[in-house]
Amino acid sequence: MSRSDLPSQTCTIARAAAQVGDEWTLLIMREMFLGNRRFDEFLRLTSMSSHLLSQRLKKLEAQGMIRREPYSKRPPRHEYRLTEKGRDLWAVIIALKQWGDRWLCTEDTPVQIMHKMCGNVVRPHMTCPDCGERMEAHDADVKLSEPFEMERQAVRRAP
Amino acid sequence: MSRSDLPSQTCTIARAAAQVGDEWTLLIMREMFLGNRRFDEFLRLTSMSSHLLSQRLKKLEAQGMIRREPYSKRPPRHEYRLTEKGRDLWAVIIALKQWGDRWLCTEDTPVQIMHKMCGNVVRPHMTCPDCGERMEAHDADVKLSEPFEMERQAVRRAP
DNA sequence: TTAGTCAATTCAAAAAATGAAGTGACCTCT
DNA sequence: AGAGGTCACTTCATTTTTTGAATTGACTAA
Repeated sequence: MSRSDLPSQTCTIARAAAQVGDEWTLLIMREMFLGNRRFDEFLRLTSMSSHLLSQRLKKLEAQGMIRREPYSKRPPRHEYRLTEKGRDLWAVIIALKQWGDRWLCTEDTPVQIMHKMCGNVVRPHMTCPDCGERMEAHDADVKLSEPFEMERQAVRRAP
Repeated sequence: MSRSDLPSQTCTIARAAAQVGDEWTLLIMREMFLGNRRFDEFLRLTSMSSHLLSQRLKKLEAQGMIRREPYSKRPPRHEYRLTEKGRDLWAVIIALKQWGDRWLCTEDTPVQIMHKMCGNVVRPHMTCPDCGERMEAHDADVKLSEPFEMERQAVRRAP
């Protein structure tokens, strides 16, 4: 299977990985959450090639993660803004940041998150919405839906 | 900048993206969290090429995300297990799954998460550890550390 | 003895990323 | 009016990575 087949998988992690699971897309989303909106800002702050940036922005727009908004008619200029779908990726970026801060950071964490509501600098984490307790890998059991289970067993069983 | 320079960036999101920000690594981690441990299981369940799988497992091992453990002496066989660093990536995978379930899923979610402690099927989310409220993009302000801010302003300012 | 399992490695072709240079519509400055 | 600059790209040649098929080698089971 090649990367181009990922979007048609049943698994939503595979589909999500196909949309945002690459280094440069994650860096663009980081800059979006830091409030940047313009081509040249992304270019400067991520140091990626303009070719690649152009491609990734097109892809993100086609996926409905961002939209182009004109901010000047003459000269024609526009900027990129997050859609709701794009904004909703925040949890992923923050989870990645917490993990990076814990396992890959030697000094002070370069970006701090402040919770507007309570005013504190915080490290958000995953919790169970029912009982409110923190959740990590060992707190969870997983159950596959029946069609998904069948599909997984069938892979490569064919002659 | 090329991908190989990402690990030396100050930003922990860039570093994290360099370690786990690619499609195939995310799929391998998915299978690990589903309890799979062996080369041929990964091969079958992710449908990736054995060449790529081999490379990615080496990379993950070098990064300390997984370790090889022998489970049979004759014939010599081993399996891959998550280290603490690898297990800690759970929040990232789950955040990605929730996002995929919300934005890319047409039918029932293929994988359900059950919280062992309370016994309920849940959709974990990000919360503020101080006040316990759910956190999303609009609930947060970010602050860059001074060295990081300086570094960002300096990029491409040189002659 | 033959077939099969497991965990890979090798190789050639195809696809993607990189980096430098170029484009075109517009602007400001003198 | 002309020179130089900005913004948002595109083009192109080179390098790197991915893909898919075939092969390897140590072993086991029938």
